[in-house]
Amino acid sequence: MANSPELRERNLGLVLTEICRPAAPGAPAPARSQIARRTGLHKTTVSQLADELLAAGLIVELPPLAAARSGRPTLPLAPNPGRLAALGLEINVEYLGLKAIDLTGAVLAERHDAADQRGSDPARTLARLADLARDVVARLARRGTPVVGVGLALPGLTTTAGDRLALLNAPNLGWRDLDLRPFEARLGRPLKLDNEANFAARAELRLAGPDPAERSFVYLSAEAGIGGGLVSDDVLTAGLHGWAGEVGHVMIDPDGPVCACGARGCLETYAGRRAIARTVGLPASARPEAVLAAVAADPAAAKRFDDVVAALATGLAGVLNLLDITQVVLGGDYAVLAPVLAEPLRSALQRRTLAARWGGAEVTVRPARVATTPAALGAAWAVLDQVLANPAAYF
Amino acid sequence: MANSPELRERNLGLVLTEICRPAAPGAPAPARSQIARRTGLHKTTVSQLADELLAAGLIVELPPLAAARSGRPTLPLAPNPGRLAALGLEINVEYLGLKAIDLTGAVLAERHDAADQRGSDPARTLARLADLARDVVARLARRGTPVVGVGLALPGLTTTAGDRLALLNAPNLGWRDLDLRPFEARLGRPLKLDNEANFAARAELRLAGPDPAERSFVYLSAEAGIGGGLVSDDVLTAGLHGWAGEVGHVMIDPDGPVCACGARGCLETYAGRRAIARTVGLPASARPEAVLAAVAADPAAAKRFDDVVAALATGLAGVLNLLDITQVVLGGDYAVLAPVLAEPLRSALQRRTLAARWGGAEVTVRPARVATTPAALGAAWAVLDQVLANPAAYF
DNA sequence: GGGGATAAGTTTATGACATCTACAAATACT
DNA sequence: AGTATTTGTAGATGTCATAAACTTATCCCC
Repeated sequence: MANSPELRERNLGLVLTEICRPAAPGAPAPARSQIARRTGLHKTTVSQLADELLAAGLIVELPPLAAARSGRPTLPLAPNPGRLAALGLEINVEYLGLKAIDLTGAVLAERHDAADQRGSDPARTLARLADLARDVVARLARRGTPVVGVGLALPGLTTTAGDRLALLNAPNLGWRDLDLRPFEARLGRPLKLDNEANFAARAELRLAGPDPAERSFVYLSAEAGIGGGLVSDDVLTAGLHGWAGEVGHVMIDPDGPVCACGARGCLETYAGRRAIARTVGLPASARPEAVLAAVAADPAAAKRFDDVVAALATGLAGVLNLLDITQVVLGGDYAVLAPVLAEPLRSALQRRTLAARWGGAEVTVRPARVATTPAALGAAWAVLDQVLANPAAYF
Repeated sequence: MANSPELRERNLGLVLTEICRPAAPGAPAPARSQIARRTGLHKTTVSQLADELLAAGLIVELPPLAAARSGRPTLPLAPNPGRLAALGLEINVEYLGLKAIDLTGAVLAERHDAADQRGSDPARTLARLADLARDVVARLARRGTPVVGVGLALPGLTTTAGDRLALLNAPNLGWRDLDLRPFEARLGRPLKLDNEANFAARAELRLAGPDPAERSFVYLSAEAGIGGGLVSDDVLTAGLHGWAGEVGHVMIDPDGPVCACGARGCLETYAGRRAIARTVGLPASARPEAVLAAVAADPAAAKRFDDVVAALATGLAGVLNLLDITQVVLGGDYAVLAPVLAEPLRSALQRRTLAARWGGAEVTVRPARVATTPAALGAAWAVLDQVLANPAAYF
């Protein structure tokens, strides 16, 4: 942002972002004048930029809205549906997921391919995923919707340092050291890579309201392990290698059981899927729905489930205090368990959080708004965020 | 950064920041051409901006440097010493501190007023501090150096939400709900307010090298309690209320002793000043220097000190993993204990950190570079950062 | 039903800004 | 001494957001 073209790029992005922002329920699509007020840009500038976006087909002008007040009625602007799309892919322990969205956020295509990927052959799985992706890309192309980029969510540690694009380690898949440049080449489109929880957190952030407390949260994604994404004031914390948010290996008890990571008493050994099932008195392979049913029906199971809540509260209290955040979003298995998990966890955290004790803040614990393949959705949004940041690159 | 004047403001700040950046040892002050290369701005742009800064007296042109290579010799640019200053104030449990610095980073004035502030009368202490400050401001004014702003570091939770400027709670001082607007008015200059550890972390960040791993760290400040500042990729994490970094209340053991905060097993109850002294076998009021001597001399004390290291390692491993950071900076009492603390803590963290295990990263634990009143220094830098961000406001 | 009042959006002109091109200055190398 | 090389400056240029004036389209009220 040092010279005029970059200033233009930035402002063009600002205007498009404003047009693509999810409207508050009941609110009409924004018009030029409103965008000018919200961005601080002059209305002339907004008009110019909007003209450019209209000419490029990225946005459309809607029919004038019956004016509520006096004055000339507004011409609402909205993203052009189907003008371009982004593809989000997700490899999870139990399924392959795909979501394609356009700038309106509408889901243009969706795939959910249930299959246990534990110990699977990476080459086979990636080939299967590439087939799914190519099929969707071809369908969208026939409808005139180009796919401008692909995001891939993986349940493990990834790296994009230097010119690398690789999965380093996904213990729950049994995958290691997997170069993803060939996969990117096969798709023929730029590939964005990140952890499953980080992408899912992005998808949630997209739906968060304007309140700062709502735009800061810890996203928890429990499947085989516990993943996490940290969002602080609209920004996803990445860390040095992009591995921030690994809540699963916060220490709960120094004398606890040994974790797969080598340490003792990790949160994962108390509140991971298998641990929860065992604690409640079900076989370790029990699904979260079964756990929910047991806890809801059986008082003894409910009592044992308290230990899980306590462990989560212990781990999360530290996280919330450390980052001065007051919201926890439950994803993955935790979303399923939310009916029996959210409220007890909230009240425990309310007691243990410094911001609540000293600042009167309210702790919120809620299930994720995105229910299916959230990481795929977030991966697609990560691609579209690039479009929003520099629309002219996609004219 | 939406229009031309703001672009100018930004670029002017970029150039001044580059000129005020602490040079690598042995490196000469940067010339216009080098600034152009580093900022990406055109050399004519840099010349124009430098002229403005020269005219305003914020920078000076040094005598030409004997050229090492062929070509015209460079005219190094440097911040103008004494052109303006910022004042940093620190109220700590055991002393009042003051540091005044100019854009070169030179300390123009320094005060250290040892006095136990526990249970002191806030009004008296603030009056004393204001006297110190006014004396220094007057002295600097006589030398022609205006003080453009004041930063105040407090050992507790502060708030600047809305138009407030207040200390909410400083348990170790016994202070609560203290409005600082009157203090600001008495100084007659804008007051920046923050936690002691956050400001101290800023001072350390200022001295960090260019390596990203060096510019991300957890700053620990142990006095009566344990404060902390989180710096992730050059950015100090604030959190919703600005209270992020409270490492002292990370849970170490769910069955541990009850902490003053109400929870059980907080890090503070294992690695706070009193806890350390007691663990080592000294009276709870023992100073860290005495602890260091005991641990260095007495093998039994050293053995017991291992428990402190273990507690810190447990708490910090979670922090480092959560934020994907590999550096810990020891401040306050911990800086004193560094000779017996840094290495054992480092090796424990090296074993427990995911980035080290999976990514081959090296964990660093080192004492703070700033020894005396680090928070006062950081508070002063926080003020000067505003000058660097918008120099024209101080012409 | 006609004349403000009001707000949205456009047209034309303006001024600020970074950059580009060309050039002058000052040194090292041969 | 001459040439290459790098720094820094001067004047011209094109881009960009903005300002002022104007048009368009509604509501409100008499």
